[in-house]
Amino acid sequence: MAKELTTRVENYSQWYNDLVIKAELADNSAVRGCMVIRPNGYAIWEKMQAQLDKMFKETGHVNAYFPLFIPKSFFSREASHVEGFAKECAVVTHYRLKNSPDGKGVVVDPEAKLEEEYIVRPTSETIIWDTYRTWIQSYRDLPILVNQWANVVRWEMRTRLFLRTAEFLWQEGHTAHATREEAITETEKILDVYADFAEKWMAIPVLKGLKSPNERFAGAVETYCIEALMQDGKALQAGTSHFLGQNFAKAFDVQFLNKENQLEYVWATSWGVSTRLMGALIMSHSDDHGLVIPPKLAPTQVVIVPIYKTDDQLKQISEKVVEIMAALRSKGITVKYDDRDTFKPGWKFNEHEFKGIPVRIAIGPRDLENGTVEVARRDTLEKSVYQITDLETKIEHLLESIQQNLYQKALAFREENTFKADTWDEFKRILDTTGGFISAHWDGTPETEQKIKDETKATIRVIPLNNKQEEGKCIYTGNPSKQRVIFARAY
RNA sequence: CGGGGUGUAGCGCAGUCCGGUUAGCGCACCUGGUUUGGGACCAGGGGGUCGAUGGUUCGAAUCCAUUCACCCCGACCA
Repeated sequence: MAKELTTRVENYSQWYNDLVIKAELADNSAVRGCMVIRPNGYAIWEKMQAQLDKMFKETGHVNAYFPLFIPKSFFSREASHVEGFAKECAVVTHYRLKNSPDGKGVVVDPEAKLEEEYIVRPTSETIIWDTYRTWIQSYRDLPILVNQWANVVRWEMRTRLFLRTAEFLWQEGHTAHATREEAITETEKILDVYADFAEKWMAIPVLKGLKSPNERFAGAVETYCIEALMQDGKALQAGTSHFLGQNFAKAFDVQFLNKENQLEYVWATSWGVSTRLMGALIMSHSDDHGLVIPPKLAPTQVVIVPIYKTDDQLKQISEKVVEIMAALRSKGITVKYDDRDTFKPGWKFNEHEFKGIPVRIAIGPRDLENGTVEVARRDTLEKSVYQITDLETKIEHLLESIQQNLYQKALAFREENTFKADTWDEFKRILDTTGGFISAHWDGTPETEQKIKDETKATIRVIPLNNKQEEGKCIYTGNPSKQRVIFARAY
């Protein structure tokens, strides 16, 4: 399998598309805008899921499952919510097919029209809050801390594998609280979980903060987010956590009796990350040689390639490899032995490099004599010879150091590509040259943000938490501003 | 949804303008042999309703119409 990969400088977006397909992470499907996630890609998603799920459970959440379909009328209950999603909803109108009168295939049976149409969930707030009404009577029923792993559908006009697909996989947390403070605390707690996951597991540094009103979730009082910077200088929203206030409780009449025996509306949050994280992972670390996957999320962390001329040599090497694998596994390292006889070592090297396996061990007759192996790390492409003694500890440390290095590299990149702009010319020049995050003053009005977007395609990605307050002048209008916010062009 | 581009073997392409034997090439695939520490070599071989549908024609990958998918740019959106 010859893998020709467009280079990043040549065409970043083509590089990404090529990589996703050639590394067999995902394919386009027969359904417009929907992808097939292939085993290589799904294995990474499963590792993300497992870790996130663990973190949700550790913070007191439980999993549940709500229906794929939502009665259409539910949607109109919360005004800004319907406004945000109406334009991208798939609608189910019938429940039956019948043989076509002309004998060719099947047609929708007009007799089987639904009384009330269903929409395919673009997110589940409405169906969940309709359900919560029946779960909640008293403050003793609170909080409810539920998460669901699900697919959702948003009928996007322009799609890209993982980054924006019509159907995607995600988790959505939906919590209900007795007080505003508790709900806000929950929203922020989840934001920390997301940021932690992004940095420690995906090795992607993220900015934590608030969205501007323009970028806020439809139906939220406040949207918190983590925002990452990709190698082409564009920002990617990697996760959002919403403080929903009492908007959905009011729309779905969810009230509880407090300790003083008074009825109050419930306070809500919702939060999610999706398969879009796969896109973030790919674009953050990978290079012109193919995928680079941080060890903590790599389905296979170590691959062993034997180098031999004769069957006898292979046999001797394999005996050694069995020992090495057992030792590595004792440290919890996932390892594969690539002893396929149908490919040459050089071919395998390239293949595993392309697929992003963090560490490759090569072992041949020379190594058997010397008690060594050749170890290559994917992040730097460096090769070195290791004594086989205590190899599992050395590899364990190597994996940790790769994980660290990827994070440090991404962090350094972000720092090199975060700029302060104090004039409009400077602002535009940065966008047109390097891209990246731009820290600039903004007068705080949605109108100004919109105008900046119209002229430059840049939006406010995040208003950092605990943002430094400083007097300044809006980059666009020159009106007084109290703080800098982060602008960028975004995915 | 608007503008542009591309659909020919698993992948990448030529052939289309100017219709005419059996539709080619590279990689991949299969068989045999030699090989194996960074994508091996030689020989032989298999694989195509030319995106789909309809039309023009004695004859269509090629001309016409419709349609579908994908890519790029815009609009929309998170």
